Amino acid sequence: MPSLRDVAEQAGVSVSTASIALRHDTRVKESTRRRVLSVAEEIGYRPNGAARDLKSRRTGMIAILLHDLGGPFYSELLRGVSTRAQANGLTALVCTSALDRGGELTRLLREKRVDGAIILDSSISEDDILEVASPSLPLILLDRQIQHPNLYSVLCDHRSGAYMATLHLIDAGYRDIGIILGPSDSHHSHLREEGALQACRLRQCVPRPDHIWHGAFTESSGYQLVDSVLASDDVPRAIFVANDEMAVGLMRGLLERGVRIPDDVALAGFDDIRITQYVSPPLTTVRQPMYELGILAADTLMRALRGDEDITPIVLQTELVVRGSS
Amino acid sequence: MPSLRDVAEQAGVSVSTASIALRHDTRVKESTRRRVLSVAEEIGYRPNGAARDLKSRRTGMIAILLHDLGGPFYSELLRGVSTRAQANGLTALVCTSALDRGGELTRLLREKRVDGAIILDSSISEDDILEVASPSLPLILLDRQIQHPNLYSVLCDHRSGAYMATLHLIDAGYRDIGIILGPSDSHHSHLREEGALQACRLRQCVPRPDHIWHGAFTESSGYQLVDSVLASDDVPRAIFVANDEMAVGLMRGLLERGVRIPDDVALAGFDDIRITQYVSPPLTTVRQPMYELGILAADTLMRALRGDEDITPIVLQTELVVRGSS
DNA sequence: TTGAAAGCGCTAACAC
DNA sequence: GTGTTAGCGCTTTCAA
Repeated sequence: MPSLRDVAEQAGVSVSTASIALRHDTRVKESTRRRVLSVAEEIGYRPNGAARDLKSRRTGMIAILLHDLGGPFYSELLRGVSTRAQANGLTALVCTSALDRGGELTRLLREKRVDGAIILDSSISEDDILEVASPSLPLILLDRQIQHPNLYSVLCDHRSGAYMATLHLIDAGYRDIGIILGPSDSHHSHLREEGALQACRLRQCVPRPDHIWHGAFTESSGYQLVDSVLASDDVPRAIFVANDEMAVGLMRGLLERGVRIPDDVALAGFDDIRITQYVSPPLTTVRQPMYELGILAADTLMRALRGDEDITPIVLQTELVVRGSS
Repeated sequence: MPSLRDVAEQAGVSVSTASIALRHDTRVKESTRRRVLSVAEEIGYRPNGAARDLKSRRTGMIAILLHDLGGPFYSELLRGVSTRAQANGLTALVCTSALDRGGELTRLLREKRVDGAIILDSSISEDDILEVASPSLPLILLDRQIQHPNLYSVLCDHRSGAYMATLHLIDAGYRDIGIILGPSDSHHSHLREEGALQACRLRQCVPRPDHIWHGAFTESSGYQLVDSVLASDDVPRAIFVANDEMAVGLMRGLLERGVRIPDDVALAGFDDIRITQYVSPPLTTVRQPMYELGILAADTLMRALRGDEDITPIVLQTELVVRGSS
């Protein structure tokens, strides 16, 4: 693999001249520049990224750390981030941590193979994040907040989303509300619970304790909850389900048991994953503006990279999407 | 940011000793090693990836180039790749080229910031691929073949998948077959067309030329084709649609027009995207083994990285998934 | 068991 | 305009 030195030698110039010639610097004579360029082309010269990064102390790359790619609208998020990254001459990489426990943190962040990162993965511990954050490696946290000079947050208001969805159910005439939450250690589940309960309190129809269930945020866990839900002596007339995966599973289970939706039980979910539009009836849900989230996260990262001071946490609002299930 | 030199100085050893001590080499005295380690810990030393890569001429990272993340089962593919990458001590990165035209090719491949890559993106030109492939940068091409010593292929048999699906429609009693293809410059569309026609020829029911349509592989393009399909004086009794997105769009359109599926028109798609299970009726389709594809692609890359000779192209078979639409 | 020294490929300050 | 020089932070001979 030919190096800059090979180019310089064959073009009869010094390495430094070759270097600036290749970067279209105006300090070199046009004829020299052309000679260098043609030699480079001819011998198939490729600049070495590692050498460049080592010297320049930046890589031109940013990472997006996700738990897994299957999540809702990650492609939207990434589209937002990529758009802005590209506009700033950066390349955005995606890394999933579900399988590669710690590996991506070490290679990309600890060893600084990227200039910064956007993290949307609650399975990455606060300690790990605090350990890698530094002035030369700003991190944007999505849906989480940690106090640290080089940590910035972009948040989505899950609480108000759940609040809107639940209020919508109540105001549609269903006062008998049930709630299906995610794992009790899930931050998202907790926020969504708070929002839902807040709506119930406002309308004075707080659900019975045994009308609050916990699933695993998966479709099958929603499906399996059907028994518990229907076993109740007084089945709730409407259920706020803390994510769409479970809502879709629950819906399938209910329909199999002959329960009519929304006539017997109304349903609202959270996330607006794609299949909510295809199930029958289509699912009422809460949409997070993932593309905008990506844009804002990337813009915040760019500002941090530029050394911008006082970046305050940004909070994005969710949107209630009313469909046939409620 | 403290460097190895800082660690060495504070530990009272040379840089080289510090270097091998940190890598748990047995050549250093246990006490020295511990001293180095504790100093490193104390001053927050992080090895610099660029310097390491520059010296060692490898990065420990591989890239997966996708057109966009929205595609069917990319998360499955990635799971397969990640599993194997991790088992080999490598970190897998994903990069989408839809927005970052060329940027990722330059940063990651041209400048060799990864050791190798897996490419599933027909929008990347053959020239670009040929330009970056080299002995030190083996590339695994998914669903495409290019002759080059450092290019390896893992293929999925789209042709036989389309053949199976179409044969299934015909043998279910529908001899009046229609075919909806993707863009005419799409390689996948072309392969699927060949398979479908092969089945028709075998059963001697080749579709009329005006019963073959072209869409854009998107849901909306499938939806828009409803008019053309129903405008025919002799609407086909069964339609093989070259991808699920279009099939789902078409199905929606047909149902809106009161066409019953499969009673009036039977449907089969291709890809087995998630929503095929949720539409009514669920869509018959062809599944590609994306996880296995990822495993095989990664394994092939590992072999190429090891300098393994004679790696022959691998072909994976698809699977027909029969559901209610046929 | 440890250290000195060379160099990976590149950039940039400074000299000519 | 172009060349000289000095590293960036690390690994790796080779000596001691």
